[in-house]
Amino acid sequence: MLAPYGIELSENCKTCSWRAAGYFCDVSLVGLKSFEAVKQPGSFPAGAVLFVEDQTPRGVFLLCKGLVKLTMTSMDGKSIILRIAEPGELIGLDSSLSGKPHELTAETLEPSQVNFVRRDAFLQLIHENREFAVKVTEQLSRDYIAACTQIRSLGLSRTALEKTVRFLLEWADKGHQTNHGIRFNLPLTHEEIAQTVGVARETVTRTLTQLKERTLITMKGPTVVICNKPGLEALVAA
Amino acid sequence: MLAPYGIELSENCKTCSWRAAGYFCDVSLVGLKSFEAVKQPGSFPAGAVLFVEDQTPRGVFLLCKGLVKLTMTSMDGKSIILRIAEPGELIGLDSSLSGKPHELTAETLEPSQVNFVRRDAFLQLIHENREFAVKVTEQLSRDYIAACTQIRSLGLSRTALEKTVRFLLEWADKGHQTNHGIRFNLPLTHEEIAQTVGVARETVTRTLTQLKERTLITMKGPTVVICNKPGLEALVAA
DNA sequence: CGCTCGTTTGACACGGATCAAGTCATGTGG
DNA sequence: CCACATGACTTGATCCGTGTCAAACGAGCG
Repeated sequence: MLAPYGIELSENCKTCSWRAAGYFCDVSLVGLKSFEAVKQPGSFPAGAVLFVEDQTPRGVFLLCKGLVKLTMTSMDGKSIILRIAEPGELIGLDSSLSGKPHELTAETLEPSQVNFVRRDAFLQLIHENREFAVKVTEQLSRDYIAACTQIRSLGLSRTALEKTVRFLLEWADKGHQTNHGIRFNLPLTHEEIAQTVGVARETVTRTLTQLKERTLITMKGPTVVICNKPGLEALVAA
Repeated sequence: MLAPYGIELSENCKTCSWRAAGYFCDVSLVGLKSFEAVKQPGSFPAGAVLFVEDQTPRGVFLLCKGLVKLTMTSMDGKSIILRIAEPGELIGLDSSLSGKPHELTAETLEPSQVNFVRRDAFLQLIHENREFAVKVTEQLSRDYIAACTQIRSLGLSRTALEKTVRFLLEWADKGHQTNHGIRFNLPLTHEEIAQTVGVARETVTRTLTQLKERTLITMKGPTVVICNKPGLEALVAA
């Protein structure tokens, strides 16, 4: 089945080819059945906003495919990226649990497919099924650890170089080895990288150029290849 | 009953005078009974280390009285303070849930009383009693939101003044109104404040001096009085 | 084709990290 | 009771990094 925006739409969770270990929907058949009863599949183009800061939570989004940018905004209009959520993650979880307004804004980076679950149905789901309750605490834990990692990066790295390299090494985990080095896709603009690591956009450009000159990395469009991982790691260990 | 270090030791949770709404131990009588069966009361002097980064989690600590500093350390020895945990909070929660090594180090700031629960007993407790499971997700949520707040502070405030003022305003919530302004206790050294907001120690001194000169705050020992809260807020809103 | 958006590069000023020196309070031992 | 050590705070001088402003280039797209 094909949805708008040219992405494949998987209606049936049971036969879904994306589902993998660790996904929220990676549960027993009986759990999956309750989940399918309340899920509302949907797809979004790149740049769609799932919810915004301070909004009352309507429910949670299970990201099936795509990438979602999670940001916070300050009063003066500047924003910071907390995390890029990946397929399998629950988005908007803690607000939906507590009922308090969203702390962050969620926006798709790519054409994405999600399953939306209304808050009341979601709360009932995790109340009735222990499998889901466990998944929820696991997700919360991951979110918390990711936040800690970013705090470490923001607080402990003094220079822009260090912050940027840390950022690259984190994304490198998501890439795969090739004979030229670790290759991965970085669907972010310099502006967005800057918002993630907490420096100015121009500084990101300068730093990346510098890394390219030292032949530690190469970039072509959105694909990045880390040629010399030990070299990069040396920059942050110092 | 009196324990070492000159603090009152409350052995019986049922009659504990510190227990209040929101505490992990603020549960029904039946829940309290299961909790009392597995808790291991203990008290620590100021500066005691409950656990350190990368250590395998032995269990969780319920902080009954006192303050606990939660820090992360970088390879070059510098450290950053994530949060000061307050009475009623569970410490070491997410590591104990996931079984992964501690992300942070926990150290008492004051003479403190805690109840320790071994990891296996704790997992069983929350598995068998839904009340505790709910408390756990609430605590995780709070931890996550606190982490987000710090990310916002580190990432969105450009100047050291802004960071410091944000820090003071957060602590002000814990203080109480007097006829001179909002008074609260700040049991942290300049060094520790610096580690929290992410600037150099000397900068903290300079910034606080500046705020005192502008008669926005006054300080005497560990007590701080915010004389002009709107004035402080204006500095971060700008 | 011309618009817009992202990137690249340069010049410059300023904030704050760092180094250094000195004060103050508290505690220790002779 | 005094000399000394220790730790936290204060203040000043210096310098590097990076934020900011400015200008120009390339790519994608209607």
